Amino acid sequence: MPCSFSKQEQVLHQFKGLTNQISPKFERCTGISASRYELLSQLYKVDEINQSTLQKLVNIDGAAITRHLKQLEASGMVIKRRNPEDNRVIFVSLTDEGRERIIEYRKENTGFVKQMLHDFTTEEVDALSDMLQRMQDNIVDY
Amino acid sequence: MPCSFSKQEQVLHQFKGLTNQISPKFERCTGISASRYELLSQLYKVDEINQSTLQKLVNIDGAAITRHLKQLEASGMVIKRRNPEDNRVIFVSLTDEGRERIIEYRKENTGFVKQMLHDFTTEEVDALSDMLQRMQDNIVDY
DNA sequence: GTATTATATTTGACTGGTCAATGAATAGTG
DNA sequence: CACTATTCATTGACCAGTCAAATATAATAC
Repeated sequence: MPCSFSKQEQVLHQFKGLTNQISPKFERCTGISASRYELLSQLYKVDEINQSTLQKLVNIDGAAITRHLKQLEASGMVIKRRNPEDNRVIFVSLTDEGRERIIEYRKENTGFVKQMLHDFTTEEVDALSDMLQRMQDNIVDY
Repeated sequence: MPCSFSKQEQVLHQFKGLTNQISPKFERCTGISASRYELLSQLYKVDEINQSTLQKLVNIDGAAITRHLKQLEASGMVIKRRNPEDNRVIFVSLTDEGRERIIEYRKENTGFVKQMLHDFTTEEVDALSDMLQRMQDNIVDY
């Protein structure tokens, strides 16, 4: 075995492999992409939110947000309006329709996640969540 | 708290956020994309390998493999040749140049991974690897 | 009050993944 | 032997992310 992966490298490999698998499966199962689901989910929790803080919450590039919202608006699930006090910022909120649809999506989502973690104890889920957070912190400003 | 994320859902969220961050950072640090690195890394371990088994090893779509290899071939790091006994399959191998370059990349890679997991004990890395594998198994045929 | 700087969003170019359709070669079956 | 299946690789269309540049508005500093 001239040049095998270290265990650490292997983790990275598994990581990549897993996320590549998750995205399309999630979408097939739930009928919505994981990113869109997150956007809607965040919007569900609040009344109205400006786009940049929404972006920070879901942790993807602003350009992607713009495009997602455009689609979601076209499909009648969200509305955007400018902040009258600061015309740079855009307020985003769910429509009633969006608010109903997200509930359906949530059911599918829960099913998917449960399946993925079905043999995990709550301690394991906690530990996993903790480790993911630490990894994130470790590379945040690299 | 009308509709908060469950812990399980949160894991999925963290997961997605983390991989989105990893890819560009990995590439900035190492000078090569994670997928290309993996391809080269797998090729390093063997003498020659056919494309489809390489694809299974790195766990990404065949179409993506075709395109990566095209690039890697153009940059002189790999060679392809048809299997004379079965003209459908393509054998891939590293060039001498590729074999040298991967060694450099490996150094950068190791640094990156070490940083990402710098506060993890070996037990934690093992546990993480184990959990990732289980998640993968849980959704493999969904 | 104008000039500069900073912030929010958008747009365009690029990369990398998916799926579905195609082409080419082999394998299997009557 | 011909006909159908399969298999491997490629291609095209699409989606989702990145970065960098452009735009528009607001805030700050002379």
